[in-house]
Amino acid sequence: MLIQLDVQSETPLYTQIMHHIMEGIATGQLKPGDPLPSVRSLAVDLGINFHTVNKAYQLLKEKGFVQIHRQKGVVIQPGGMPKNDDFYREKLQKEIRPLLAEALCRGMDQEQFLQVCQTVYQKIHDGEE
Amino acid sequence: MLIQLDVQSETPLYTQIMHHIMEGIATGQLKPGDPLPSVRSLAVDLGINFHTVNKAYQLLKEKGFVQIHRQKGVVIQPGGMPKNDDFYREKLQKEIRPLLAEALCRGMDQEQFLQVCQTVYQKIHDGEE
Amino acid sequence: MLIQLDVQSETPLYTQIMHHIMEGIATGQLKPGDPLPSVRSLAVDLGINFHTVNKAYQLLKEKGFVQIHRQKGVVIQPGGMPKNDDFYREKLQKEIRPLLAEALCRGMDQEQFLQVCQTVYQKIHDGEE
Amino acid sequence: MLIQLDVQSETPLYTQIMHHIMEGIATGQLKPGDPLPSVRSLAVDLGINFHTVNKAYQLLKEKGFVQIHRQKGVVIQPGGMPKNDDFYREKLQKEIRPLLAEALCRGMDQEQFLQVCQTVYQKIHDGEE
DNA sequence: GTGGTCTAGACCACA
DNA sequence: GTGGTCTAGACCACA
Repeated sequence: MLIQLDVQSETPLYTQIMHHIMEGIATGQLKPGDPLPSVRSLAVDLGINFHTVNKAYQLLKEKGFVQIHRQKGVVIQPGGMPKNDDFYREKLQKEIRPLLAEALCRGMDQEQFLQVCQTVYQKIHDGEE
Repeated sequence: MLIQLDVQSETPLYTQIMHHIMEGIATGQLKPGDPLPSVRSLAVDLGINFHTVNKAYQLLKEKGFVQIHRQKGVVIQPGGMPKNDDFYREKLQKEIRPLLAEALCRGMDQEQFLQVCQTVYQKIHDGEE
Repeated sequence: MLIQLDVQSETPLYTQIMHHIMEGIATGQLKPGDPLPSVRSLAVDLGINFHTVNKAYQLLKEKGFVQIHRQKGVVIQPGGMPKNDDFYREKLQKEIRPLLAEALCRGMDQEQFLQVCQTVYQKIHDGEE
Repeated sequence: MLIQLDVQSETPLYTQIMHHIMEGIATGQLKPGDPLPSVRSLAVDLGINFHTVNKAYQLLKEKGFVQIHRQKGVVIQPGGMPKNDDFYREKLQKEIRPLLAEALCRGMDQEQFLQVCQTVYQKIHDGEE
């Protein structure tokens, strides 16, 4: 698991960290029970403040993707990932909606948008930046 | 064109306004050359400050979706919307990527994700909230 | 003398009119004593409000480029154009300064900037848009 | 970097700030990666509102002359200034054109105009007001 | 401490 | 009546 941060980006650093870890889970690089680096060691590796890493881990915990143990550290949720329930799907739709709307404004049709999604799927699976 | 704002949302008000107008363009409710309400009148209608509406309009102008004329007001870009070029597609991919990654973490497969996109497409076209 | 207005432009319409008339004088198309169209007829030709044309003419008068007579209408200053004095040169320098500064930022050198000025000189003389 | 504002001027304050910073870049006083004062501290120094400074910085960002980082503040574009491309040169010509036209009306010839440009060049490099 | 968001309100230029 | 400029000030997110 190599985490690349883009300090230029509008996306907060802790969000970028979350995204990277979720991709690791999505691709199976990170499996249930796998340990994550400690807040401090990851902070050093990334050259950022440990509070920032901590925030990323706390949010992953809130979402149910990791467990945080005082002594043992942080591990990928061992028993079942959070579900893909109605509440989540509702949220996902709200996030996709403005992206799709802009694509349509720019002359994409539904088919082309789905193809972009498939391209992204490939990139995630190939671990391509 | 009815614009619904969610003051609770994390999404800035000006972004919400942008999204609504882009949906209007996407669905054809707003056509090239159509006038938008003046910054001040829309602000009154929405019960917000005119600077907030102005920021939304300025961003739409930067993106190329509207033209702003000092006296005549704001109109939907009359001559050709911004293109769906490589640069844009790159940006779109970066936006879709974390959404898809989380969906995969939660056990969705690619097919289900595409179905969510199609559902969103329907909602946009039906003008459903 | 054909006047082309760009309603999209940030430049006020009356300023654009002034610029066109000054170009006419610069190229000799408009000579001292030549009549300009009446405020109202020019406004009709350009499809704009006559107050806008009037403002352009008033400013040209203030600068000394035209004379306005109640009955006879507006004519290009018959007796000697305004001078190119220290006061004017000071103002010109202030206007050129930010243009040159930006050009330098973008990697132009002095020589290239002067060449752009010469290109513009050609365009004015060729009456090219 | 000393910034002098002219509150009397027609030129908006934020434009004046932009101009000063671009001159700083042009003369090499401000180099890629150099930090600029924070919006709030510069506002205090200049005795103006921080929104005005912020607008100047935002415009410089849009033009590609600076980068804005939410926490670290604002720095001169570290990797390569915006290019002096055809699009820019077109814009520059449009800006020079009315200045040159008026100069010609006032009896300057091309040579004299170029000399004024050279004088301005000297003033920029000497940091003269 | 940094920039971002939003409000409230004054005054101005343009047409 | 339209957008543009500028002020003053509150509260927030990020690090």
